[in-house]
Amino acid sequence: MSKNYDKDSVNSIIGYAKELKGQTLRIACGKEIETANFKGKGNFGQLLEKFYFDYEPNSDANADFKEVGLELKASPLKILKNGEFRSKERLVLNIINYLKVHNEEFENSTFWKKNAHLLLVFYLHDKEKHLLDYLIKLVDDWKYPAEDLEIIKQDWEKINQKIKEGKAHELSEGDTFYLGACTKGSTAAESLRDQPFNKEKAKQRAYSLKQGYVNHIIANIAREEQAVYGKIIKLPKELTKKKTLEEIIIDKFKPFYGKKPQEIEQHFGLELNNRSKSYYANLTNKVLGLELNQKIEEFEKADIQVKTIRLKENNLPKEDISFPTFKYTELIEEDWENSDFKSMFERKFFFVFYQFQGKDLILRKVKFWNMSNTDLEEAKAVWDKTKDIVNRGNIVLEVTETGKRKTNFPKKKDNRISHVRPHAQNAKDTYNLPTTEKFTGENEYTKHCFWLNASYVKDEIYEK
DNA sequence: GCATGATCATGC
DNA sequence: GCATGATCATGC
Repeated sequence: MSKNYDKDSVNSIIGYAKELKGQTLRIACGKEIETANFKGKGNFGQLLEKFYFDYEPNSDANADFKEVGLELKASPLKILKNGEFRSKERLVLNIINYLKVHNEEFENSTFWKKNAHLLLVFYLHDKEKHLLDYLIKLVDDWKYPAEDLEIIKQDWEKINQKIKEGKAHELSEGDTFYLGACTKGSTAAESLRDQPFNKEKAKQRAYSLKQGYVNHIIANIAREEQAVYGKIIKLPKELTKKKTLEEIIIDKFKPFYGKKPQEIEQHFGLELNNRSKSYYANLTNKVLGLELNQKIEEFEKADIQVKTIRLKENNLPKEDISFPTFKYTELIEEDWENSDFKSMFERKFFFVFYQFQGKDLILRKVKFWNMSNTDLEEAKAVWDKTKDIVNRGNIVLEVTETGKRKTNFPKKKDNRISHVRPHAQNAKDTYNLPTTEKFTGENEYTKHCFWLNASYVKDEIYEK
């Protein structure tokens, strides 16, 4: 089968791997695998490499996906009566080369080179079944959290120390916490190796993640998959007459007022990609005590819109605030009372204000806000006018020499609160019009949406 | 320096 | 393919 992933892209490899969830090797790999020769215990992983990822199993010092430093590991699960997953065994990593490893530092060790970033495929072991029919349950990548890594590093040093002391033959799994030195090889006699500082032979051993640590990884992956929602308030008693939900939430942010996003990130021991689209959402989640990819349960239930705003030094948001595009054909069918516009601005908002100080951004404050009824009435004029213009097929006022179209849609200056502007992939990204456009004769028009004026956000939300 | 129209980039 | 947050380009 041909590879359906890009070996130079971690995300592509992980994404492809995740397609395995809920499948078996027999289903995922097709007919080719049926004819393969397999024997022995480690075979699930080898078949996975060969028939799903389409590369020959290797035993070299590099990670399996060496271009991106990702090491593939398949490991069996057992299932408890309560339905939770546990690891069936430890996770065996690379063999300890007694003769070489005593010259290595952890940071440039063969262990770290190969195993810093794991791609884990957990399947449900079932002795009644053929291994091609094991169900793949959990797939994800794993990097050691900083605090775990320190312990693993100490474990690695401990193992190295024994080798340096000429005690490789005395190595034992109980020596260490997370990273063990487990025996590897069919029988003890066959797997004796030389060690550098003692004539006595030592059993061949491999680095391994202890079963308990693998369980920890499994719990993390499983939780991430199911915990779509996370609660801010975990116990009812956290809410009292003196402390409302709003106050509790704001108090969680207050310690970070005046702090840079990177400082907040550091405080939580995170390493986020700050170019990622979800960067600020991730920070917000973390401050609220939630996991990165969780939805905030209270916010979802209350239909609260989170808006992260970056203010310029004069308190004006850098950008106006966009909302979903409207369909022209639907807009003209709406009454004000049941309009998307009205329900959009009747919602509660949670604003997270960052502000530029020179090149740096700092968290200024957070604020719950909802539009007053009088402002909503004032903003209605924008909706009315937009609806009227679409109804009459009178969107375009003129087309300039350069091809730009001036529209009759409500401008920033026309209304204190809101205006209408394009929000599309490009000018050709359109919705159908209910009537032919008078000026251009078109039956469709570039997608537009209602925007909240930056000046309104400054005056009515930030500064009030 | 802002308003307006246009477009980009990321993630699902 | 599309929604969404973000940004760019031009003209006044």
